[in-house]
Amino acid sequence: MPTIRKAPTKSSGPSTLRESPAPPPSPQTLRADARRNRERLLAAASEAFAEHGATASMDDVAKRAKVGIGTLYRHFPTRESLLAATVEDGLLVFADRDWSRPSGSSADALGRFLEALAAHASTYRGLAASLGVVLASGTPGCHAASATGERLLKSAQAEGSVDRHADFGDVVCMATAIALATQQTPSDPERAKRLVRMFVDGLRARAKVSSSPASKKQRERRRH
Amino acid sequence: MPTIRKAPTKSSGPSTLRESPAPPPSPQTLRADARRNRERLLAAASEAFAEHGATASMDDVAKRAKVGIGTLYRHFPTRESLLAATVEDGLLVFADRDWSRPSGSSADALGRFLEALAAHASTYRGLAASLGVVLASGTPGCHAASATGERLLKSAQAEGSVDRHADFGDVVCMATAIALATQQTPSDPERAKRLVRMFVDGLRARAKVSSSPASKKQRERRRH
DNA sequence: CTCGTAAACGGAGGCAGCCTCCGGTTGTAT
DNA sequence: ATACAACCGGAGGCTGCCTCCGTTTACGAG
Repeated sequence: MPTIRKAPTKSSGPSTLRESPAPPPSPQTLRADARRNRERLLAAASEAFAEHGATASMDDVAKRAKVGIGTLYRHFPTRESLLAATVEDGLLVFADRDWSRPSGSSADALGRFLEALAAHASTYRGLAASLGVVLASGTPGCHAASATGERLLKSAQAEGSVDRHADFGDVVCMATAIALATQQTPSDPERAKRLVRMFVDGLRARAKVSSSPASKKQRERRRH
Repeated sequence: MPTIRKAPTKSSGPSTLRESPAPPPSPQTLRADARRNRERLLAAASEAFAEHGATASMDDVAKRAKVGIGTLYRHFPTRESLLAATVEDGLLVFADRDWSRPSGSSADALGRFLEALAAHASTYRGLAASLGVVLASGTPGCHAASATGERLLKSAQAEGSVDRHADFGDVVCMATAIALATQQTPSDPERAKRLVRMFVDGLRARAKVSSSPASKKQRERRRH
């Protein structure tokens, strides 16, 4: 039932131009009942997403949590924010893992990270499609994971084992791309690994090339 | 009452068990009015997809074509079939293009093909997400494009400039994935090209490695 | 030209999901 | 005990999907 979902289209009628779309839901200073409901919602969401993929019905999530739909939207104004909160814990342990190995280059570590990230993006069917938005949602877990990845990339580049022109955005792109691609054709579960390895090999190959004087066109591509 | 999903269940009394869900709409033996409507639908769809992306409302398409919604669904039972028909022509010219160059290896040709395919998958915003389904829809254009790609890959592999373990599925996966990922973060329009290039470099690198005796771990990754 | 028939049309209607809004409820500080 | 801000909950309005079936129309035979 691959019903494609639509963007949240703000129609018109600017009754009250909300300049702050919403005060950030909250940290930990919630009233007791609110915190309780938040927990239930997260648990319910986790269940629903696991069962129906990232497009599970919001109403269903609220129902599972035995909570009004209004409550859900107050805690998590968008589907993405709910997704982000759901994977937050996973991201945190993810960021804290030690990716280096006694033997092996930094490029290898980056490869392992990339592979794990792609796997992580497949936690729920359809998660990958939102991973970009999720990672940009600015939760501690997202920051931590990004920081870790960036560190790995930088160090591999410093070591010279990875192309200096790649930026972390490319890596994230690639991870989500691979996750996306493989979950579209789940026939071959090895494909993800194969693709990751090819990508990392590509990074390596360019690392060698980039020290030759031939490539000068690519210098100006530095921004972000 | 958690009746969540309703299948399209024939209500009751299975008078005629439809084994073929629907006879394939038709080739060119349509009644005059039918053919006319088909054309209008395609034009309308093209417009709507261009404007709203691949998730444009079906009702809107019908309305633009000045045709009942029922007519739309008779001609194109699913959104994907409509998408496929919409890009059909493009795929045909795509398949017929000459990808080789006087100078340059077959791997280069494959790279150009891949890049173009990724670009093609971005014809409409959101097209890439369905490209897998679309390519599997079996229209002449899809067959032609697949055949062309497969030929390029095979010949690059025969020439030894590309890893023999990659299959065409990998290539399609990567093209759609790159298109998908990059259109999620359209900040850097150069990213798609960079990623494609890295991927092709990866294919090349493995081509070299695969003949050395050092890699034994990669041997068993032979299937399909 | 006239019919008869199958092919094609079209849109009402039922359903699901999204999200807002606001009257009612409840935790908590004093 | 009281007050009030924070929070709850779900009805309701809206959009989009897709089926079903009565009506219209093309077109081949006579």
